[in-house]
Amino acid sequence: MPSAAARPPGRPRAGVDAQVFAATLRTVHELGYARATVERIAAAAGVAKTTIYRRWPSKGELIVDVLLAAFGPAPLVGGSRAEILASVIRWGAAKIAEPGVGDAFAGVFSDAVSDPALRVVLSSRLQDPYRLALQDALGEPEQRVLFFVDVVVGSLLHRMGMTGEPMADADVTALVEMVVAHFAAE
Amino acid sequence: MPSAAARPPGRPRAGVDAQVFAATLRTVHELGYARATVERIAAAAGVAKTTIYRRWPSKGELIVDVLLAAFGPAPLVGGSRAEILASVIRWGAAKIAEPGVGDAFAGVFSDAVSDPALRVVLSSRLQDPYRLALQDALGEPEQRVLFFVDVVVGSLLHRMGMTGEPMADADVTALVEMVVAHFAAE
DNA sequence: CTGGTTTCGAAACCTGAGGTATCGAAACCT
DNA sequence: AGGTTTCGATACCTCAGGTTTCGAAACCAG
Repeated sequence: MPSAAARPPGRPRAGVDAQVFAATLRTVHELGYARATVERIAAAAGVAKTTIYRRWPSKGELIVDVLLAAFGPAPLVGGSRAEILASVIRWGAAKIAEPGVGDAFAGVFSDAVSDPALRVVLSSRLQDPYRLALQDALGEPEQRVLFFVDVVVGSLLHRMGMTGEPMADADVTALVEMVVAHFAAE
Repeated sequence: MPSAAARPPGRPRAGVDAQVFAATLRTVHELGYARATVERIAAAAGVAKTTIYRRWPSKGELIVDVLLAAFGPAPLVGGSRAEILASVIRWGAAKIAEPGVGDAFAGVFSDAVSDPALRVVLSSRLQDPYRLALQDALGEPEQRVLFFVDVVVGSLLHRMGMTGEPMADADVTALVEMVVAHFAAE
């Protein structure tokens, strides 16, 4: 008998995370971040609004989980440092270009501007895992990796927020060249 | 007698723009973007909310005017292209670090994510003048200057939004080196 | 000094979004 | 069959952006 994780009494929770994540991206993509209300997301997922708030304490934290599921682990394989840097930049650009992902990212980032608690969540749950993996893969100090993240994510989100469209391939290539030249230099 | 600009009849408008701009930056700095409501800004400026809305059609447009007044014209003097690039980056970083300016910038940018009309205002009234001046000063095509703006403003705002603090000098220097190496290269 | 025109401030109001509370019904275990 | 928890539905609260209303104030023309 497992003493650790005995099932608690009562009605078990329904496994609706995947549907909610998909409904969130769909709704954000169709209506934009602000008009993708929690109520509409719940309806799109076939779930009650209260069920959402029973699992996520705020819209911001829901979006963070959606982004974590959408991004998944960063691909940090590759031979040289330059190859690692280039692949992770292109991976981030491609993810942000997926329907709903860029809007959700820019939206939750926006909310964090006025919400210090959400800023902590964003920083610790979303940024830190990738930052630590990059520190490990590149052997760079925290400060340099944070600067790298500012440049890459900041540029991609600024383009997305300013134009409503993800950054075009040619500009992603320019971003890769510029950042690789700076970080992979000997 | 000037036939062009005869004063219109009725009570003339009070010149309150400067007070409203100052009150906006002060309130945004103290309370953050979201809690700096138009009502609070009006109160801080010693003016009625209706007076604000009689001059600016939305909070977003008010903030754009505040930013235009705070930034002023870009300093594009300097000998080499590298000097022009470096000085304009440091100027932008310093302005964004001024109390309230970075928060206001990040906040209005956030609102624009879900508001296409505001995005147009932001792009045409705030970004375009500086973009055109840069195209002229550097002799670069529009696409390259837009990429430059994405990188510089995006990085500065990402740091501000993620940490709540403006980018430190050491990182601004790294940004200058990276961007100058990319854009001033022969 | 009187009337016409416009802005001012104060207040009430509307809409929409995040988030909470209530409650009966459903699902699980013992 | 009874206890415990989650489910969906609904009503509700708070607060911010934005609008409307209206009397008072400021200007000009006659």
